Amino acid sequence: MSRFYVTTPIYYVNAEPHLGHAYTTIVGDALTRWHRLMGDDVKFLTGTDEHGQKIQQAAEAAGKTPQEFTDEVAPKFANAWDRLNIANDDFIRTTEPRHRTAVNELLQRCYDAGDIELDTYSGWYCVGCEAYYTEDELDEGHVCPIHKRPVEHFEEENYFFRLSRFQDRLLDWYAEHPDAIKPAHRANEALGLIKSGLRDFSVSRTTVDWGIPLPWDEDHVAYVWFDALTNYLSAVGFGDDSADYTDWWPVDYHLIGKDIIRFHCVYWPAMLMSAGVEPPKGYGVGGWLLVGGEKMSKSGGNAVNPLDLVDTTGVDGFRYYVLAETPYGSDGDFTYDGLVARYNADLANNLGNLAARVATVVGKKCDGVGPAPDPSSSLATAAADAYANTAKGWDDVAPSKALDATWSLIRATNAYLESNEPWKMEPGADVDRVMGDALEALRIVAVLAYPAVPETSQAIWERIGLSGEVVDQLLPDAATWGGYPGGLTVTKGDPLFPRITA
RNA sequence: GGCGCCGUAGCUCAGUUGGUCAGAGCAUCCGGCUCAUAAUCGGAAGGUCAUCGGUUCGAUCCCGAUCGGCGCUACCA
Repeated sequence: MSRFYVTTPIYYVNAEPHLGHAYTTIVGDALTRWHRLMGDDVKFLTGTDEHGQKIQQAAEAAGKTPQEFTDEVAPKFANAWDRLNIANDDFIRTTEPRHRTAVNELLQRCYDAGDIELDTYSGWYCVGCEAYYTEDELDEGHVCPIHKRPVEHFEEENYFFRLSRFQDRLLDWYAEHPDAIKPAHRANEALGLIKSGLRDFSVSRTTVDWGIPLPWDEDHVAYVWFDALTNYLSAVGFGDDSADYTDWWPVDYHLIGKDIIRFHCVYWPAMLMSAGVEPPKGYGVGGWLLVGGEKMSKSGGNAVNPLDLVDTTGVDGFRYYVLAETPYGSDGDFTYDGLVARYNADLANNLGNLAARVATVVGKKCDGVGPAPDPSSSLATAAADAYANTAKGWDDVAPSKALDATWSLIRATNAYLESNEPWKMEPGADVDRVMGDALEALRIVAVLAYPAVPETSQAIWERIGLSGEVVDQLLPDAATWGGYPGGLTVTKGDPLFPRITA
């Protein structure tokens, strides 16, 4: 049994969970569910980023301490993931003691390695961005181009991480691991960043209190890089003498958005190299889910609350849509019409209706008892192809391809029924053979579709009379033709995905 | 300015060493079926594979240019 460790970014708690957060988190959940079916020992981590000036200020504005403030917001993320049926194994918060332990350890190692040094930084600082700008990056009158508010001139002593020393080591590492970043075209972007030259970056602040003090200089608080990124190590016991973080490290995939490639694919591995820690094995870089063609933002007024949509399509309908609609790595455009169209076409018409028609015919022609499949059924090859391509899709961190492959078996089964017309046959061996095949296909579909639509898979599983849980199935055996035993009671039940007509 | 990407059926996109590569899904139209959530199955229509040149026996897939869309990055006075 191999281990498989996947992370999402930790989400900054200055905003409520929105569609963008949900997208990455659902991808991670589906990917890790697939690996559990493959028999891997899986750890899926998500969490919240809770330090920094913006949180401090938001807390003050709310008349709360930062800790009180984050204690109220962090559960909103955890609850949202519960609603979306996210099976994360851990939920890390950067305000936890275990995280402070790991940050201290990582900082100290880099400091001891001589890669963190004191220097002076001066420039125009935007509180909203928590970042410095050069003169020419600002709008007229020293105004932040993003927040459209005046920036402040600061000069402070900061500790700097000597990223500039790591260019060759990073290039060498990526040369030896050409498939580390998926999809491939995103890897070119990361390499471009490295080749274009690396500047040292500031890792501490003296102007902020809400954070983790540097272990060798309490006047400084760790800035976001060493704080937030380190969560991936905190959750596996880095810096904890009673644990061995290498049980899980290096991580298999950091799932990230395309906007944070630099920090995850350049800063982070360099920090780890400095500390003598293996860089991540891989990264899955997703695009943005745009709304109306524009990046979703609170201020833009187009933020979509994923939980509102669940009421329309169900949890599985929403999960399926975000996974299937957009090729991973590309930007997607979220639209309500698109959501409904895909729900109706793939879930109501294809999958849901298939389950319904099979149950009805079994009821009418087989006395409601599911027959066993034909070992040499023509559907068996469709099932084998579906499994192979579904597996490849998940291996490539390409959910839309994986699901398309799974759905190919659903389409093949609908066609199979059409060409055999069991509803025209008299009860007997011929009907049993056809319906056994259909039930077997449905069983395999339930397993293969499980990462995307876990509740539906379990429902199908039970309706065709199988006991136990889909989550406990093991691939590839569970997708091998012939697993449906026959002799089980098949029940129809309510439509799995009622068609949306509005 | 530099580096890179993209522009293939109405829509979203596949096409991984140039020779059945002109495809899939959705949408449309026609037909079949009636077990099923007016679902499903089959068929058709639809593209000079952005434009113009070049290499080649032959290019969507190689090279150059142009138009259009985009990403990252660097900025001189």
